Amino acid sequence: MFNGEFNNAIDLKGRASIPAAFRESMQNSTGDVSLYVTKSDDGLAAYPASVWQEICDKVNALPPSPLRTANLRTKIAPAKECRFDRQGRIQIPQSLREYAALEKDIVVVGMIDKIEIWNFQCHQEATAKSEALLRENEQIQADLGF
Amino acid sequence: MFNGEFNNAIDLKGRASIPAAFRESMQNSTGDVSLYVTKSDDGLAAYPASVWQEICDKVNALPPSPLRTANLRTKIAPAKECRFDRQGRIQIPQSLREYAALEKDIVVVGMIDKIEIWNFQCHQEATAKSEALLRENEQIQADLGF
DNA sequence: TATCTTTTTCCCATGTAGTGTCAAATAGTG
DNA sequence: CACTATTTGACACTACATGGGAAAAAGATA
Repeated sequence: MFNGEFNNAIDLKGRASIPAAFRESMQNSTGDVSLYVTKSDDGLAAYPASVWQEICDKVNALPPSPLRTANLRTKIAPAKECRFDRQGRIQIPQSLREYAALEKDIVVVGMIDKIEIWNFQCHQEATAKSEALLRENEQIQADLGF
Repeated sequence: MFNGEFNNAIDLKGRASIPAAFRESMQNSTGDVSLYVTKSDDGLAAYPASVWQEICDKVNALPPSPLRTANLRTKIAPAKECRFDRQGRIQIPQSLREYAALEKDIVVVGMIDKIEIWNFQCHQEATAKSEALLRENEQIQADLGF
């Protein structure tokens, strides 16, 4: 569904351009016209409406527990439905922009069934760390076929 | 019904801005024009009038017991009905403000059928703890679809 | 009860943030 | 190289959050 890495921008008012390819593939697969954006490890994650619905159902079905509460508090509650404007941008609310330190340069990454939105710098650092980890595990990488 | 996280303010007089989106969704669903605010684990919880009514009925229906008394004492008794002023704020009584240590920066969180009102700092700490818990359970998070 | 003080409520004013649209600029395609 | 699609910047306009002042209500003190 989603793949590719795009260096896009977010404007002064907090509108982030989402690659046309992503909008199209949503249109073609589920027909969703909005993304649910929420906090993720080191940035934001955006899910098509139908995918998000499934996640919510699963979290709701969890028995009352610290884990369920944690999911509600850090994932479900901060989530915001974002619709595309005519130029294919979504307005990302202030609280989420602050969380992910988004300003000006962002990276939008396709991750099969979800989209990641990163601060450009943070993405570079995370990528560098991942690359270092792979270098430490040459054998595994070879086994994987890389 | 309610979702999203908003970094708002409470002024010197104890007036807390409630996001317009929350007011609207109350208007659209039950038509309630006031919130019942009471103590909650780590802050305050606010319920639309109709939701609050149901809670009260259930607590009242409990057989006389320490649990019923505890609910009455810690949840029902401190509750205060708060109406919106023309700018969409509610006046939070001093006792509740003190309980939740509200001053200046607050976080208003939509939790489906209720609204949470936090001191900004407390919310950050609680969120950090929840995030740590989720990181310890990667497999479960993946199963949920995150 | 009368007076004073504090708290709450109402209303207006202001600055900031969000929304819709157009147009320029950039990147991608043949 | 020209053409098309996509992205981004700019602007005006609207909605929202928040601070202040004054009236009203509630509570305290004598």
